[in-house]
Amino acid sequence: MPDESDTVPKSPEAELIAVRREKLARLRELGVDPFGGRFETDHEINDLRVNFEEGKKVRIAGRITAHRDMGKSHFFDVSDFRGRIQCYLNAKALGEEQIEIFSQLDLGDWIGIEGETFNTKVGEPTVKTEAFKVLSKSLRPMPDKYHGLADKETRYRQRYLDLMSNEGSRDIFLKRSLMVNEIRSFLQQRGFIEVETPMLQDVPGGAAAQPFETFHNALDMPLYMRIAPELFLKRLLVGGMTRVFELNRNFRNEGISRRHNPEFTMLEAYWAYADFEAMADLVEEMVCGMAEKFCGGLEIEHRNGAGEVTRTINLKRPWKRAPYRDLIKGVAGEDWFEISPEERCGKCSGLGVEISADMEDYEITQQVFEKLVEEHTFDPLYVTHVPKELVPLAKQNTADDSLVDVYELIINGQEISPGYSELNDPDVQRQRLEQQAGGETQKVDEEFLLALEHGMPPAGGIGVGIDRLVMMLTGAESIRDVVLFPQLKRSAGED
RNA sequence: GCGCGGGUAGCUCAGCUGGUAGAGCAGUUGGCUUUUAACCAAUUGGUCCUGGGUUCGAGUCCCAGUCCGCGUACCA
Repeated sequence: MPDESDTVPKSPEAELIAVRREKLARLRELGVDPFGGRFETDHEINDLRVNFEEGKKVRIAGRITAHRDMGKSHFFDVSDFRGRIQCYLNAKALGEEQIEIFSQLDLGDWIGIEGETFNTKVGEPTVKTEAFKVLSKSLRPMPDKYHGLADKETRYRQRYLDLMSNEGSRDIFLKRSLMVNEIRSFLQQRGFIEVETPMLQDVPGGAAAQPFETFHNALDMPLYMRIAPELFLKRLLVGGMTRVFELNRNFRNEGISRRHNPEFTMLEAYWAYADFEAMADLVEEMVCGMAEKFCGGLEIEHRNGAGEVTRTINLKRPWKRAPYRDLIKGVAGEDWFEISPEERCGKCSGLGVEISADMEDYEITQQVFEKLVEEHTFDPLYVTHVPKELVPLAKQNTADDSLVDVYELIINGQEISPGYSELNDPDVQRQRLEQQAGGETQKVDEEFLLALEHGMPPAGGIGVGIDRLVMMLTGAESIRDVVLFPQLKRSAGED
């Protein structure tokens, strides 16, 4: 093997890597496997630190994330996803050979420690190392030990670097996992069963977004990634699953933004014999339970990078419920629905709402709603009595058939959850879908309509955007901060 | 898609009206037996995103591209 160090001019990064590779080779010379193997631990790092007792024999493992070398004494931090603990190592106690091995270790290396717990002079819970095992050598340097990793692009592309160096990021993803567990157990306790329905669909339905298209070779047919599971979950209502939910990914081939990732996580739940108001109560109870469990109460503070509170969301119950038309009148004038469509168009510029020429009348009103109500609503608001054009899969209101029996829950300036009294009349459903499909390219899902003809019980249904819910509860400003691997453009150098 | 802002050492960041690149951390060497952003001393380290242009001279100015961010559009 040629000696690269003499022939190839090295980049500074390559030099850092070369130093670590030399240590890797040295470990092997010393008879140590730098990539370890089984190591039995009896304590989780964070548990050990939180429930700390002195004088206990423990076996722990983690990544070395700090090293304070005092000559004969070493202090170093061992960390994992949930926490860190300080370890102490005394050169004399360990012996020369072990110190030689230890000195081949760097920040970022994984290590197993066997030792005894004690408190230092300043009261830091610490494990006194009696023996250690190299578990994995890291060949590349870690991000800055104090500032962590700040570069957004690297944080998203190499999330592991973000997770190993930024506590705030670890906290969000740990909470997200616990929150999803909480949602599942909340629903399961209430008799809902979790199912999985197709993500590859012949007719992408249940929403009006652009789907991703793919192709099945053996069947020789195009398939679509689902944009919503709704039409399959309703087939299960027909089949007799009277309380059912699915919590998984949807895919929409639309723009990417602070609030949109092409694949995102959605909860959909259907409850036979209930209606949209029962579903609103259910969501309210679920979200408040999560806030109390994970956010320390019903007041959620969002902070900026400097730690200043930028927004406080008050989830105190009962959440406000208001009809769509009343909200519009509140921002656009009491006469909004009396004046002509042309006058409504004219009024928009005065309200600072941009509209385009090809918008239908109801779309103009919807635009007013989104810009003047939705984006300014941070505390929970259930918007009810929505125009039927916006929601083709919900039951019409018995008193006014231009409206549907739905809510749209707004929190944090975004739609977090819609809830319907589900439309179960197959003839009306066909009519509503065909009207809708008129201007759109969407196909009507005949298999779904066939299922409805077999009888779907009346039911309440909800969708909850999990990413947005986690954003609201953790104060994350971007969906990319709550999705582990957000979609990014291929970077230069990749194929 | 469009508009605005950004890309400087492995990481976090400075770099003035254009004058030839700087700190802290990490690394390396030495010192230190209770430190914790350990400390002290010394030291290595640069395709200033890429490609053109203007200029005696470009990290800095101009143009194009690229990736990231924010806004906007699309997303019943």
